[in-house]
Amino acid sequence: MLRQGPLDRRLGYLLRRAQLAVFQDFFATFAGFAVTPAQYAVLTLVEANPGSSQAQVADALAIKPANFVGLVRTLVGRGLVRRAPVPGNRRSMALTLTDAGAELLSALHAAADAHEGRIADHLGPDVYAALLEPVARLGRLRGA
Amino acid sequence: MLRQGPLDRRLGYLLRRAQLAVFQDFFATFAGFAVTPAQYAVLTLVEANPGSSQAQVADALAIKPANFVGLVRTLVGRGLVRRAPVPGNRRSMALTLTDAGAELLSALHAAADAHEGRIADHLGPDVYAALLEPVARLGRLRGA
DNA sequence: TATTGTTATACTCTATAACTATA
DNA sequence: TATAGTTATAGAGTATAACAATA
Repeated sequence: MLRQGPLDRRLGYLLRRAQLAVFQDFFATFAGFAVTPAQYAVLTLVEANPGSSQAQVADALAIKPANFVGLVRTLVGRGLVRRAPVPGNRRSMALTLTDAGAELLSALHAAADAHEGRIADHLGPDVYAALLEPVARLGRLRGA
Repeated sequence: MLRQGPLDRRLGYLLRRAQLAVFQDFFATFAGFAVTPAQYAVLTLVEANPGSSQAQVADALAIKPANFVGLVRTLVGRGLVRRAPVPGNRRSMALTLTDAGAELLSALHAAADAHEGRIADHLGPDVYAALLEPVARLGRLRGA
């Protein structure tokens, strides 16, 4: 067991290790669904914002439009998401969930809740609850 | 501005966004040094554990030995780290900082402290201080 | 001119298999 | 047999440049 030195006071390092561990539990939880964290995020955002454009969803998730193309194509190919031209703006493609997509996502949300519950058990419910907001705030940090 | 739905209660998602933002500030801070987060972590661990083997350092950082080879080679090539055979075990390579490595790392620690200070300012010092331990605990979570 | 979506492409990170030399 | 380090390689994820269609 090596000493950590100042490394256990470096938030970026700790966040990287934390994200890796949490994603590992996510993968275990979602193994039966073959859905990645990115795909779950897209489905969730489309559900919350039906009819929003690819550019809007990609921007909200900080995914480059070029990289978003393949992601959407996969979800459309699996019959979970529908792409339709926006009336009045022939550049944009509006995204909505199909019935199959909405049904699957309902199961995914349940799995995600169980996943979050496991994390809350690990940290203690109070610590878990106190963690969400400041971590979300970190996401709004802008590099100097 | 799209609605987040349950996404703002998904710790894995929030951690990913947080890590991205914090690393962005790290890159801005360390731009003049051309040192990546991984390289900083290796240097810090070697400083805290001089003479430890490649396998020990790689394992402590959860880096696969195969991927650690290039990392060490870069640091040795820049004259920051020394690799020496371990007396009594001709398989292992012991890592230590060179004088140049120790000197550079001292400057890197100062830059990292400034980087952490900026994050503490962003969150408020109390929130920042309360964050380190639970995030470190998350890193010890094991996937189901 | 600017925006939306797209293709092509390159670069980094990470993962696995297979090898060597040592133990 | 198992361990330390290495090579080669494949797969993600992410970044930029350039383009067509549209605004």
